[in-house]
Amino acid sequence: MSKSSPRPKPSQSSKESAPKVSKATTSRLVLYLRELQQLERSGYSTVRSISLGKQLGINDSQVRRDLGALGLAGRPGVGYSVSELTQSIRVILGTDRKWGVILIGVGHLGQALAGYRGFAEQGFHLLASFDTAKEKIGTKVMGITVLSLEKLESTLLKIQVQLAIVAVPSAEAQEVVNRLSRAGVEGILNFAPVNVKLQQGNLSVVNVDLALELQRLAFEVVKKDDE
Amino acid sequence: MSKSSPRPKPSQSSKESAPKVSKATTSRLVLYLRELQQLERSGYSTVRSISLGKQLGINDSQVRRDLGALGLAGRPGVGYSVSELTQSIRVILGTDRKWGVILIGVGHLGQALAGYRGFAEQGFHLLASFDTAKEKIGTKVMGITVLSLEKLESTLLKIQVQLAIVAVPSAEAQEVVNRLSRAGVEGILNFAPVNVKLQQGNLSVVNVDLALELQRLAFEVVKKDDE
DNA sequence: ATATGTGAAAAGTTTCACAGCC
DNA sequence: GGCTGTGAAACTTTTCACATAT
Repeated sequence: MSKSSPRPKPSQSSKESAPKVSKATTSRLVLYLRELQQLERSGYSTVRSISLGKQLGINDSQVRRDLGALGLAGRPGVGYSVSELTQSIRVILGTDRKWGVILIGVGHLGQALAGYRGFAEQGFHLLASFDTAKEKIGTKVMGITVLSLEKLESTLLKIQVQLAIVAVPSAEAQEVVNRLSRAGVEGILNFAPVNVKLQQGNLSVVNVDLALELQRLAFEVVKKDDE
Repeated sequence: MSKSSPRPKPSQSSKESAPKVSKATTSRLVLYLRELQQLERSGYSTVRSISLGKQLGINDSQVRRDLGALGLAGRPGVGYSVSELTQSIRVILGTDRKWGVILIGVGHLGQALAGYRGFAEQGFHLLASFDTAKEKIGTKVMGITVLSLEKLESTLLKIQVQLAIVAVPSAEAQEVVNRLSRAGVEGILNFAPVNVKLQQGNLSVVNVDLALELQRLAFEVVKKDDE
């Protein structure tokens, strides 16, 4: 119940910090943060589990369990401190620090991602971009010079990068992921609509398949239609 | 066990077709389809639950349960017909038909989405695009003339549209969604990083928040780091 | 008075293990 | 032999309901 920095609860592992957050809670964590940042901007200083939940379509008990699992406490009769929650979740997610990001594939989607304001707002900084198309190499896209993909490994030796955004054609995605993996990149946000295989274990991948999301939407509509 | 078109199982509802597929199964449905389409292109005619599952990181029993819940049967000792499965899942998802789609917001992201090949490949056809910026109105983006957002309602009376892609700034998203809802659009793929509220019930929304995905990735990396 | 934190129950999901079919 | 279909067990997640804190 201490008010200071959030601690991972009593803890039972030998190593430091192992909060062991469930998958279900993890999937909601970023949603809480987005809502809390919105509340903070709107000037709220506290929030109750029931209103935070209502905003996200989550049961109030669920919200309290999730926050409890993260070691975040509220005050009975009052609610949770918005700023405390926001800061703590950012620490847990790792978005309190700055992340170096590179972009592979500067097609239409890649260019849009290079200019996406939301990334920088959350601490993600685009440090370099790569493509194989000769006519793009050397040009500036969103203020960043496009490098030849051949320079990938040598560039990664020079700059501090943890994450890569992959926006290349499906056929090239696996090879690009392999090279990023070997070069020591720790996380990949993959926009290529394929299931990339991971050789070793020290690499995380999050997939975003835009056509898949539109298919999910179509299915929702179809389900509603034959209610 | 019939070989013909897949049927929603015995069925207990009064109305036609109500397969009642679980949320968990639903979330995997599009992944099965993507993998099956890949297998089809590679020339496979049958697939076993264990290999389909391995490709997607899913237990083989899970795969059989999912397909069973959809009314899709395999052949013991052989496996599932790739083409039958592909076609049946497309029918279930509703992506066997053509969908009319409009785009609201022709910024960098909107332009990239307008030109995204994967949409048309799955039956989604962009019929019109809208923006409020005077300098964009009347220009062609990916072969489609950008219309004034004021023309939204009048245009929707003329063309057959079920889905809308919303790629406008956060501050404008709610108002755009309200207008789309009133105009009778059935589904919205929302790229604005806000939780839009739905007034009535006959509208589905799927959210894609790109910064959120990058935060999820950062969290995965952080979790691995303190293993 | 109001909202948290949490045991306990309920609901949902995954995995095991094996009978039955090809 | 090999693979599906599925009861039953194991596990996870959600919800209820209320004691406890401010």
